Amino acid sequence: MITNTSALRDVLAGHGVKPTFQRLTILGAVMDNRSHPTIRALHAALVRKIPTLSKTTLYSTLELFAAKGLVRALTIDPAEVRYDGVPAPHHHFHCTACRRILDIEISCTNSRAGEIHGHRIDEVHGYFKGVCRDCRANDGRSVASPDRNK
Amino acid sequence: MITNTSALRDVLAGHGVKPTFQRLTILGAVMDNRSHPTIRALHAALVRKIPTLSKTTLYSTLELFAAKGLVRALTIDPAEVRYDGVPAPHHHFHCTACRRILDIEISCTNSRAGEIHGHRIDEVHGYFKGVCRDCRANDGRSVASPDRNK
DNA sequence: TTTCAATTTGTAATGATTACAAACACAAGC
DNA sequence: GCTTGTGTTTGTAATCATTACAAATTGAAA
Ligand SMILES: [Mn+2]
Ligand SMILES: [Mn+2]
Ligand SMILES: [Zn+2]
Ligand SMILES: [Zn+2]
Repeated sequence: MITNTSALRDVLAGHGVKPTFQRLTILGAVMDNRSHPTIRALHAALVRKIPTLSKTTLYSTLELFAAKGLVRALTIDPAEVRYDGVPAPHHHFHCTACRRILDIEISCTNSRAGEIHGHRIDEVHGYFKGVCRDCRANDGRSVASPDRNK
Repeated sequence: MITNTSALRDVLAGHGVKPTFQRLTILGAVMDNRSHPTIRALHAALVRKIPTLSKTTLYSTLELFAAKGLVRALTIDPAEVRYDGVPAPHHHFHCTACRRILDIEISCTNSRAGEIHGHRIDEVHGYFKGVCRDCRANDGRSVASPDRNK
């Protein structure tokens, strides 16, 4: 676990969010998981720690976190929203073969928020779609399960 | 109507797609509609021209067009996929108040396709999320129906 | 202890998308 | 003309992520 409980408490407190057990656990899971997990994947991973955790709580909690800017919702894959525990703007690559979403580190002058043509910018999203390096090596066959965590 | 039937025929023929009446009509509708319409909006507009048109045909036809690169599917709004009749890469602005998707004309060095880190790039997507100029002037109240065409 | 609001949970809708098989169109060959 | 076959279109029925909603639970304040 990268993030410990007291650090998570500080993050929540710093955004005026009451640090319940569920919220601490969920935030820790999203921030530790680098695979941009779906609600489904998060729930499967979290029921081990919170057996009674409902999907409804996951939906409402992640919506709250996203509104507070703690996490970011990625709508890259039309089938399911995925969550990114790194709220700082960065690019992504979506592989249409294995359906993974990878971080891409490139500089982009358009990644600074602010304003454009009078429109207030709250979030900046940039991503590429294609076939990832691993899947290309496998001749287009998927190289990984899209649901695997960590 | 911007695009006439013979021009549409050429576009389809040029991509090896048989120019049926449905396909010609659907392609014309997507290319003429600048509002990045949903399947629902397209269907509502097209049943006037093709009373028997099924949603299934719309789904399969637009999937075909997107695969051929004639149109682009936008997954910006998590609720519904929207279609863009302009396949050339360009940026978008998604207003969370009126839910419109506006074209943004900015240059971006990352908009050229090709390859990155060994991943094959087929599509480049860039967009901003926030509150549009019109909605800001209206103090955050939505300024337009998200379904209006043209 | 009592109260009360916020949080969490389970269940039931909602609604876009997909699966599937029947109906249809149309060209090639007879 | 008719027959056949293939691709297209259509209607209906699942699928399944997301949302709506109200009851249950929590926890702090009075
Ligand atoms: Mn990321
Ligand atoms: Mn556009
Ligand atoms: Zn891949
Ligand atoms: Zn707006």
